[in-house]
Formats: sequence, C-alpha cells, structure tokens
Amino acid sequence: MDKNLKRMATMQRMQVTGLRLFYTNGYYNTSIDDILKELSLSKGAFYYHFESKEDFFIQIIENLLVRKVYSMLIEPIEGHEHTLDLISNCFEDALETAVHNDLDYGFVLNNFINEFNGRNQKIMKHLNDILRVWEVNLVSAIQRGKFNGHIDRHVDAEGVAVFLMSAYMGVRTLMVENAPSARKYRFMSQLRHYFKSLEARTTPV
Amino acid sequence: MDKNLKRMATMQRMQVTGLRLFYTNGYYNTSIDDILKELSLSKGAFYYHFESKEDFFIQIIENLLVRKVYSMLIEPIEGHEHTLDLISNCFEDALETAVHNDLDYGFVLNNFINEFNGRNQKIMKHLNDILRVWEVNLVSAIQRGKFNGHIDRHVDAEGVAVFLMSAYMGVRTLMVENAPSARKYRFMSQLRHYFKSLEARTTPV
DNA sequence: TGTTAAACCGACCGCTAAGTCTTTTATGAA
DNA sequence: TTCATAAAAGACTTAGCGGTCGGTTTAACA
Repeated sequence: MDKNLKRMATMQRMQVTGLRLFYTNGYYNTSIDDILKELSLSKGAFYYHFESKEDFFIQIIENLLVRKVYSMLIEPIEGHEHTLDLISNCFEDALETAVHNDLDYGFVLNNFINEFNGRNQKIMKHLNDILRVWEVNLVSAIQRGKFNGHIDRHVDAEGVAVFLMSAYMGVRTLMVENAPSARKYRFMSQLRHYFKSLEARTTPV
Repeated sequence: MDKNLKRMATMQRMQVTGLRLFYTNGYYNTSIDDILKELSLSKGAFYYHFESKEDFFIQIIENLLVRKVYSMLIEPIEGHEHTLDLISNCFEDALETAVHNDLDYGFVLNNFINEFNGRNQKIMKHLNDILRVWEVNLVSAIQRGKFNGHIDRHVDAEGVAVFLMSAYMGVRTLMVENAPSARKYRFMSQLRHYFKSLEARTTPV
C-alpha cells in the first residue's frame, strides 16, 4: 500500500474511534489507551501521528465533526423550497435518528461545548466556529423564506435562528434517557405551531 | 459552638465550594483536594463527613441543586396571575442573571446531565428527578392558564412544557461565550412571539 | 481539671493517564 | 537484496487522583 495512504488510513481509524469514544464517555474520561486498545495500536503509533491529545481532538473536529454537523443540520436546509418545511423536516430527521440510536448521548456539539467551556479556550474556539456556521446558514435560510414570501417579512431572522438553535440543542439533551420518542413528538408539534406563527399572512407569490 | 452546628457548618462549606468548583470545572475535572485546598481542610475532614466523592455530590444535589432550580425556575411560576407572563418573567430573570454573571458556564442542571449521562446512572437518576419536577410544575402552570382562560384550551400542556424546557436549556448553553446579552434579547422576543400564539382568542374571564 | 469522642490532619497506597524514548518491524526505491 | 526511513511497539516517567489510616487537636461535660 502507498505509504501516504497507509498513514491516512491509520489516522482516520484513530479519529473515527476517538470521536465515538469522546462522544460516548467525554473527552476527559476517555484515555488515549482506550482508543488504542480498540484498534490494537500502541502509544508509539499515536504519538507518531499526533502531537498531543488536544491536537488529536482538534483534528477530529476539523475532519469529522464539521462535516457531521454540516450534513445533518446545514445541507438539508439549503434548498429553495418552503424554508420552514425544510427546517422542520431537517429537525424531524435529526431527532428521529437520535430516537433510534440506542447509544444516543445528546447533540454532539452541545456536549463538547459543555465539557470544554471555560476549560479549554482553544478547543472552544473551534466548536464556536461550527455553531456560527450553523447560525449563519439558518439566518440566510430564513431570509430566503422572507424573500420568497413564505415567511412574514416582519420576522427577525437572527432571533428565529437563536430560538431554533436553542430549542434543538435543548431537546436533544432532554431526549436522552427520558421518553425520547414522546418528547420528540411533542417538541415537533410545538415547533410546527411556532412556525405557523411565522408564516406570511398573504399567500406566497 | 455546638458540635452538631459545627458539623453542619463544615459540611455546608464543603458542599457550597464543591458545587461551585464542580459547576466551573466539571465533576471529573475537580479533585477533592481542589475543594479542600480552598477551604484549608484536609482529606481526613472530608472522609470523616462523606463516604465518597459520589456520595458528596449526591448530597450537593439534594441540599443545594434542588433548591436552586426550585427557587429560580419553579417557585416564580407558581402564582395565579397570567401564566405565560409568569413564565416569561421567570425566564427573563434567569437569563438576565446569567448575562451578568462573568462566571457563567451554562445551566447547571444541563451541564451535569451532559457530564453524567451514560456514565453514572445513580447520579443521573437524581438529576432526572429535578427535571421531572420542573416539567410537572410547568405542565400544571399551563393547565392553570387554560383553566383561567388565558391560554387557548386546545394547547397541549405537555408539549409546551417540553418545548420550553428545551428552549431554555439550549439558550443557556448558547449564551455562554458568544454575545449572551444579544442572544438573550433575541431569544426572549421569540419566546413572547411563541407565547402570543398560545393565548386564548377570546378575552379571559 | 481530666476524660472522651468528635473533628481534623496528612502521609501513604494503588491506580490511571499523558507523554517520552528507545527499540523493532514493515515497506518501497535502488 | 540492501538500505533508508516510515510506522509501530511498549516499557518507562511523572503527575495527579480517590481513598485509607493511625495519629493529633479541640471542645463539651462530668
């Protein structure tokens, strides 16, 4: 195998396993050895490829987490159909995935923000960047909806974005452990109710 | 000083400092020695009063956390005035407190749930109990509002409660680090907008 | 004032974790 | 086949943690 390919493959394997364990047990509660044990690799292999545990995690964020959030929460609302439907379906899908995941520990980004907040400024910066991208995309989606005439033109796009992000992050935590399916259903009902109040009164053009 | 009083005083000091450090740095990132150092106490004193770190934390939950959540989020909505106004003011106050707290690390209950979820079933049970109390009180407040004629009788009280809890938990995380004041304002605007859509169409009796 | 038990001290133990360093193995180019 | 080097091994260092335990101080009370 090409050396560079082998290098990439090993690093990728480490990162994928690392993300899963960090998500499941928390960053500080997961040791490098835990990750290496699953892969039958050694300390030497790890520190050959990565500078430190922190560097390792930042690479995970850049390589895996960004894409994950993007594909689950941003890309699905980029279309040009009815914006509120797009967001509604996007949330519905994301929550449904969580419901069916026995190993669900909440919204990955939310969990890491909680863990690193006030403890590691460097990592927080990377996580906040992802949040900001999400926010920007939500805002422009809503503005698109206003432009298309689906959303009332008096609606505050930034406000709605903050409200949506809050609600989503919160419900993901709330769904962990206690009646995820019922809570998802109730949450989505109220979300749609809220969305109804944002719709333009007149028929869209 | 009475021995029993002294005992209580020491335990109280440990718990108060413990909660602050656990909240600030996380449970697993705070060592017993960190807490004892601040109080100029020794390991011996700690293990004389508490069985273990876990037992210590559970007592903190029971003695401090429950009351804290109760006084901030439950007691303020127990009145008999317009329910949605009560909740709105309650959230406003809680968020305003957070804005003015330089050492804000998010909603304390949310943070601990994230940290212990899937890692410590025993502690999670205690945390979930608090959530459930909050939920029950929100539901009954909303039902009271329906009964009083302020809230539309078609409104799903359980659904609104889940939605409110989600939104609050989420916005507290979102407010950490990034423009807390602006986000609070936007959040509250949308919350009031949402509340408007829950009001009874006819004038209340 | 002397007794007694509660309250507290702090050295110590066993363990785990991040990171280092020397050695070994695998691989591709010559 | 040889050789240089990438990749990986794994023993070791250092630090910090939860928890133990024998000893010391303190204060209420007879």
